[in-house]
Amino acid sequence: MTMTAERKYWTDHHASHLGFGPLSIFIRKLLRRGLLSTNDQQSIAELSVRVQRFDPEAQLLREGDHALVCPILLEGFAYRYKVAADGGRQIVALKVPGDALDFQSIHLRQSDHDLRCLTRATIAFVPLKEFEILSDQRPAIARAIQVDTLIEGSIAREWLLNNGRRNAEERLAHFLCELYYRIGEIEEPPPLGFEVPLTQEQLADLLGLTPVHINRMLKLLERRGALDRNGARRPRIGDISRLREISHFSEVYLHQDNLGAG
Amino acid sequence: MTMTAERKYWTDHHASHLGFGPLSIFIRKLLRRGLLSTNDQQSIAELSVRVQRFDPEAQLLREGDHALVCPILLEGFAYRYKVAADGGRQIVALKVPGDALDFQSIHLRQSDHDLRCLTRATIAFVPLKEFEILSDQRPAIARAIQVDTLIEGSIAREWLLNNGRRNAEERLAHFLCELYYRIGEIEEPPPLGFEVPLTQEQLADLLGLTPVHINRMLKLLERRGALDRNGARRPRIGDISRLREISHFSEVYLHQDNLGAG
DNA sequence: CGGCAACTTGACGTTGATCAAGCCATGTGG
DNA sequence: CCACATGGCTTGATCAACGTCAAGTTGCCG
Repeated sequence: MTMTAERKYWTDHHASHLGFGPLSIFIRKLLRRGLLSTNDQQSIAELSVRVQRFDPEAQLLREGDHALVCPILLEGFAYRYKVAADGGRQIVALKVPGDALDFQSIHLRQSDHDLRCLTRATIAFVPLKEFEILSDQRPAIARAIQVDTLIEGSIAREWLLNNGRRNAEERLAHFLCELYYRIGEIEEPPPLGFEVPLTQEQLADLLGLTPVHINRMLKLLERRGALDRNGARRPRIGDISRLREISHFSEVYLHQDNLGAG
Repeated sequence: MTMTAERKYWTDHHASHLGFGPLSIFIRKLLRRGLLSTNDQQSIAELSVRVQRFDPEAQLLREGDHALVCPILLEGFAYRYKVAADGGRQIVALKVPGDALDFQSIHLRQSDHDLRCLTRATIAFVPLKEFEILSDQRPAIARAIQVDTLIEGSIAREWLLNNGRRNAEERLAHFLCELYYRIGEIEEPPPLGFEVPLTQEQLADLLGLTPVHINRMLKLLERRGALDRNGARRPRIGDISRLREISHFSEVYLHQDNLGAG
């Protein structure tokens, strides 16, 4: 397997530095959702895990499935999507390293969407039953999970606004901003010039556009100095503040500064 | 105040029949989200409430606000919306009688959206602190709230699919189906011929279209026998199975049969 | 270095937006 | 109980953003 520059960047080099084993990055993410005691953190680290590598487009969950394990994204990206009757596909959520991918199945009978890897990914699977017990015993963990669910909901609402009311250029720029800031929450803030991990077709499925039109908008953003890709396939973010201007981006909806609320 | 036929229909005639006071309809809704003991139900009924009537378009919460009370919709409809930089408005959620409107503020510092009455509405306000204490003490209630949050998320994802990948006709028909089935969850199943409580402008803001185009799609659905409005302003649902066909509606995403999961 | 998936580009088509003028149902005030 | 004001609905003409189709081109991975 080759390691491109971007993939090296996503790799979680400090995953095991905190003595919390493979779930370290997940624990760090949850710590941003709510205050957890050392015992809380330790009890998460002690969950049973099975870690597995996946190729791009590997299917993790299907609409109608009843899951028994919760996948947690350690490295790489994943996405939720739904399919319309005519075959049209809509990506309805994008998940970044550290995210749990299916808290929902603790509580709901069957999944309402499909879940896939976007890139090559490393995923830890934790039995949902253990999560359920843990969150019954440890209110702080239950709360952090609830906060995480609420933030995912907030992002979905922003996507509704983005896809419903902004034109193609703003829409694309807005999504790229979101990606940039969401990665920066747990990983190092992404260096400028970091590669967007989506194909033009995936961007189209996410933004409710066609690949051809995405292509044109990428060129446009490049001409404006916001993106930067010298011959390379994947666009690279060149000027984040330019992207913010273009899309009128505000990160309030990401609730990244929520610690201590309630 | 005049009482139109439709408003009579929405009125919750059995609100006080169960001996649970004004929150009766809310308790019934939560019972569909998770099993609650009689004590659980009683403790909800004993929450402090202030009940108030509102006119259409009354603002209940603003983006950036930090709420201290949770509004609960007893009669009428409400909606969440966000506004783009150019003034374009996107309705990102619709709430029906029985719904709690802001569990989110238990956990998040500030609201990421605005919240308004759609119709005339009766709303009970409960201090968020009491909800927080209640859900710490009673896991079944915490669980029902979590399930409710998850279902709202599922609906948002379906809206992303609807607004992103279906054409205007299917989109409108799909939303009308959703409205029909969501009302039917707690109230009596709406009679065929029940009035849609949204203006054409509101439908446009919800579906990412313009009022003019909504008007044309309403006429189209009327010609197809799915809607029915003899001179009346608001469209009435004439043939729900026709609407289902047109929009390829499936109610799986509403998770209305979730009891006993987990 | 060969094959292919992903990207690129241009010509043209279509859905839904915009603009503008008029209509009419509702409920308010006399 | 009627008249009037008004917000919301209706309709047609025109326009633009984005979709579709099709024929290349090129970076990427094996």
